[in-house]
Amino acid sequence: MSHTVVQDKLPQDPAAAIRAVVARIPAGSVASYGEIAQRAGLPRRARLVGKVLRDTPDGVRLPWHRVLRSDGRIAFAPRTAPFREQRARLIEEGVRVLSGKVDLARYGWDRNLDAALWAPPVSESSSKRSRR
DNA sequence: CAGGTGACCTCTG
DNA sequence: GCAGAGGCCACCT
Repeated sequence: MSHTVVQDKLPQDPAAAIRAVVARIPAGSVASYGEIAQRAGLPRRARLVGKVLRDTPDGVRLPWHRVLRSDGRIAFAPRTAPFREQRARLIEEGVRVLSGKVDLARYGWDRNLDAALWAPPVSESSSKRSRR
């Protein structure tokens, strides 16, 4: 045994990076495939995200259900088993799913960050809401 | 090694 | 809102 250079592991496991990002999606929030790819340092590789999730065997705890298409729709075809499972999991987390679609403006991961930054004094300029 | 595939994305009409 | 078209890129046949 003297020929191997032992460079088995890739310096940047794309799959590992993707799974790491997916694992960080906060419960009750969602993110798009493209967003995951970007956060994993793999711009334009949204399809790879899909493949990684697909290849991820059952038993591996990973919040794959928090990953949606860029428009907030569940990637699976409606009425299929995986579609229903994803929808159920989301609803279980308090995420509203209407017609297989999630409101990204409300549940998006980015949105969460934004919300944190907004850190609003919560006061409506317009007295639309009759406070008090 | 060429062509097909896909848990995608974006732009047009 | 729906339908097409092109682009994208790692994998699989």
